[in-house]
Amino acid sequence: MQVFRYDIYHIFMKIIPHTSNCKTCTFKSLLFTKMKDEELQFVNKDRKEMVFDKGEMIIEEGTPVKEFLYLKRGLVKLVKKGENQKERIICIARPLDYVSLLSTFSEKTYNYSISALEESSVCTINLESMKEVVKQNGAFALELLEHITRSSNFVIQSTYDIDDKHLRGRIAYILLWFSQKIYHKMKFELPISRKEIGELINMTTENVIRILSEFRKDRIITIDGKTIEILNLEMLERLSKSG
Amino acid sequence: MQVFRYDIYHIFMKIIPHTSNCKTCTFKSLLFTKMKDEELQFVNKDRKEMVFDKGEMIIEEGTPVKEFLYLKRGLVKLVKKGENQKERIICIARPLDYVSLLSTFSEKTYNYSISALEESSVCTINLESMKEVVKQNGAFALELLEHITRSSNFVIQSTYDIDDKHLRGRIAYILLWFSQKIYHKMKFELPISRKEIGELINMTTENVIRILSEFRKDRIITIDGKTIEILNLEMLERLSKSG
DNA sequence: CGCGGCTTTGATGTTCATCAAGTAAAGTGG
DNA sequence: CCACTTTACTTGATGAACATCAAAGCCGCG
Repeated sequence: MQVFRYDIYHIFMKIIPHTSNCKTCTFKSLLFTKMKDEELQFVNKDRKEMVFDKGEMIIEEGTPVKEFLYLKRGLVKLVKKGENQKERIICIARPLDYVSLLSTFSEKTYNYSISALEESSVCTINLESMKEVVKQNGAFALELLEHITRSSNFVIQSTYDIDDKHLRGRIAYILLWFSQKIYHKMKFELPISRKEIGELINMTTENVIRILSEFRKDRIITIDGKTIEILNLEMLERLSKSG
Repeated sequence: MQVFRYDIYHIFMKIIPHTSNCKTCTFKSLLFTKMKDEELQFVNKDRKEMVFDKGEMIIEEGTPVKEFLYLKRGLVKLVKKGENQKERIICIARPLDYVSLLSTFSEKTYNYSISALEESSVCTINLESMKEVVKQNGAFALELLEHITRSSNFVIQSTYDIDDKHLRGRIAYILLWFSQKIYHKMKFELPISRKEIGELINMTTENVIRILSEFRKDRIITIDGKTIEILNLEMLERLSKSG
């Protein structure tokens, strides 16, 4: 497949030409079940598909919201700057998690950044086109409403859950989350650094490392760089619950 | 105006009979600008308006979502039980803040409780009727989308903001919030107890009291029971920002 | 090869929760 | 309406959890 280079937001992104369209996209059946064929063609007109390398920034906080964006393939993080400029990771999302919509319909500018944690494919649709379809197709609008509120609830819920736990519980929680929700394996490679884990579950880098080491010493997990294997699942679950 | 008594969710609520309707409601112009007259009449058919006294529970966490609900008059708190049964106040809402929608479109049961902090009027509309209107009227759906994402963003944003601050900063933040966003006065009566303030900004009751006392000693505020007056606004703003 | 960022461990200090104990206020039942 | 109970409020003392600081090894990258 041909790959073009394009300069947007001061970084280079690869834009895939329109060899495909929304109608034949595997995502149609998942995200856009309620969208009619002519509407799919309509939004497909100005659709762009882009591939981002691991580490590349997809959206930068503060830039204007001009497009409706969704993740087609890969893994991304949503990052927000606090008042003190300290970064906080709001969530880590796979395709279908749909969290990129939080700003889309109510804000003029993105209130978070999005970065690729793996090579990721992103589709963008002109926001005004999308709004047109929402206006025309209420069934689709209702579906969108459900998706968005579900994402918001997840973010809110997990933020409160994590804040209630002690450091050990937070590490246990996030290891279980990666294992069960992202990789579906007992052995997996962490897609983020220790520092980023801290930004995700609100603790210092040093304490992330310290407690991972503790877990290793207690034979709850093994650590090899970014590769983690869970040895004692029950213990980890108990730690995650007990706070 | 006549008042009937009705038993729903095991508590007594006062239901106001249909002397009014959505078409003449002052809220139409604010919330439902995109709704057509016949749609307003449609949702008005099974609409219920209820008045809750201060302290009464409007919605209990875990009960099924059967209605679309909005606050017409008053002040409410949204409360969520943590995994350890400790309560957390998600937010405090006036009419138009619209937060009761977070569960509405994606969850089978409410994942938070709603209680009245003042005497409050609440309108409920059959949820299925509401979904019908969303399906028929995309412009209205888009408006709803905007409202809901705005509320979610507010909850997420303020949660992160508060967590980043030290205790002094949290108290400063919440006093400013009540003063500027709720009462628009320098002197106001707190609608919640010290314990609830703690549940709202994530600190213990003792420390809420301690820091309020500190602020009093430093002549930043005066305290008379639940009545607070802000004496040194700049100092409070500096404390809120500095963490 | 050296620089910066990531990782790791230890020592130190501070913030905050917890415990305790007492007063005031508000609701409850006879 | 008053005794009674409960809930809210308040202050101080103590200790634990966690952030911060410091120092050193590691790795990738220009």
